[in-house]
Amino acid sequence: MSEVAKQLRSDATDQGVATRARLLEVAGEEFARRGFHDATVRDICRRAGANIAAINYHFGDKAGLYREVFRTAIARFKDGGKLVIPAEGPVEDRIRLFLRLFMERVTGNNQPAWAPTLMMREMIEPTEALDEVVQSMIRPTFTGAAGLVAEYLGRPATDALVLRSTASMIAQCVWYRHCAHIARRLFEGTAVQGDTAHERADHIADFSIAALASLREKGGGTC
Amino acid sequence: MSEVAKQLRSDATDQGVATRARLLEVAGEEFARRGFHDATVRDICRRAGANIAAINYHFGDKAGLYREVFRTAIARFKDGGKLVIPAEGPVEDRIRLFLRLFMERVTGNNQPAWAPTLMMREMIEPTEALDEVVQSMIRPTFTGAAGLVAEYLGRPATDALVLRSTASMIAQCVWYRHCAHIARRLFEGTAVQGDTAHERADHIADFSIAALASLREKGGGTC
DNA sequence: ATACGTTTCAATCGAATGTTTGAAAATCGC
DNA sequence: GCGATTTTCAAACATTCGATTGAAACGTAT
Repeated sequence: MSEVAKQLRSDATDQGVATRARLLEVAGEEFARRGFHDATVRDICRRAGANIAAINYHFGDKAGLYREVFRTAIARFKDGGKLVIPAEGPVEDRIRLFLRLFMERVTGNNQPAWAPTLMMREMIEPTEALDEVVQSMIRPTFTGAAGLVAEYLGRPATDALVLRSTASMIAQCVWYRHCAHIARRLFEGTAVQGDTAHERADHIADFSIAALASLREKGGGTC
Repeated sequence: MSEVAKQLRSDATDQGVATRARLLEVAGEEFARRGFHDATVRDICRRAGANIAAINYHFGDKAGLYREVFRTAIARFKDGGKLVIPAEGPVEDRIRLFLRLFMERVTGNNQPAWAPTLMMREMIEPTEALDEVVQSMIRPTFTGAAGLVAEYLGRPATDALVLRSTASMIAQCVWYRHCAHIARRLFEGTAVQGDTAHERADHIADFSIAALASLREKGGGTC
């Protein structure tokens, strides 16, 4: 049984609930590391200190376990995962703050750490879980960022330029996660090799705010 | 046997070579669609019109087939996949041209179509193949783009600002591929729903060139 | 203490997978 | 045309996986 599993087992007083929680935690790691089909119920149960039949008992089958892993991650996110951006202050500062927080969420040591990897797998072959994740986690974040961009550009949040620019900002952040293995190889031995998430977020803020400032001046039309 | 397989079979005069080529093509599609472990040698051979033992005969085992799929894709790329950017003309125009070509390569109907998806799987769990891909395909492209950015900013190609800005440009393009399923859901019913790769590349060019222009003015130091 | 519902356990099943085998077929060199 | 080599084929093998089973262990309420 893993360390996490041990702690969870000792924490939980009611058994059954404890086994269920341990299975969910370990399953999240295994699904992220091996993928749905390559992750085996045997490994998950062994690492969780549970019997092979535990998955069938608690979740019906392997697919049910996978679904529940996403559900609990979403629920955990809904409780305390929102990026809170103050409603006042210069828009540039708020955009910069958003990028720092978002970068931290995407590339930092979040809880659970396996969530981003599992998301990448969903992007290759989406399941029903992706719709729920987009609805509950991604769309609110994107809409929040688009609100800042819209305010800065003086355009409605549904404007094409606003949406595209928001996507450009988000894209720069998630690249360091999605292409992390490539970035590491590309930047090996360069000046940006040891960049922290904070430094990267600041560059993205410099880059993006400069772009937005120029787009605001050029594109004359406001709402 | 699939249509592609039939065409390849009719094209090839030497047998053995034909089966090998069909296996490689079908294997690329299957590995991209299902992943290495979920793709079965039975499906690959059936779709390629080959016997189950063909993979063992031609590639030793399933892993050997996977390795060879990447090798041939790299070889195909080396022949005619380079992005040719003219050495003269305004740097802005060349950056815009690069982004259009790169966007086309990343999100367009390339040959083979399964290559980008296979790359995404490599980014989640890299194999030895990724090193070769970075060395042969990604690094040259990145270096070419960094050269343009360096020229525009008047800084050396190893400069931190140049590298980060190049990554920012690349990131905006690949986002539309890596997060395609998310982008589709986010943009459903918006003004950018039916955007073409060309329009997206143009926005990224507007966005990035504006950012670079501002960064060039602010950061005074040149080489 | 006893009966009942819940949870865990070892053992096993059927299906699917990668791989191997030895013979048949096809192709090439002469 | 004939022998040697290459390639294909059907069949089977060993392994691994997810799922199931029925009994045992556990906790709880009466």
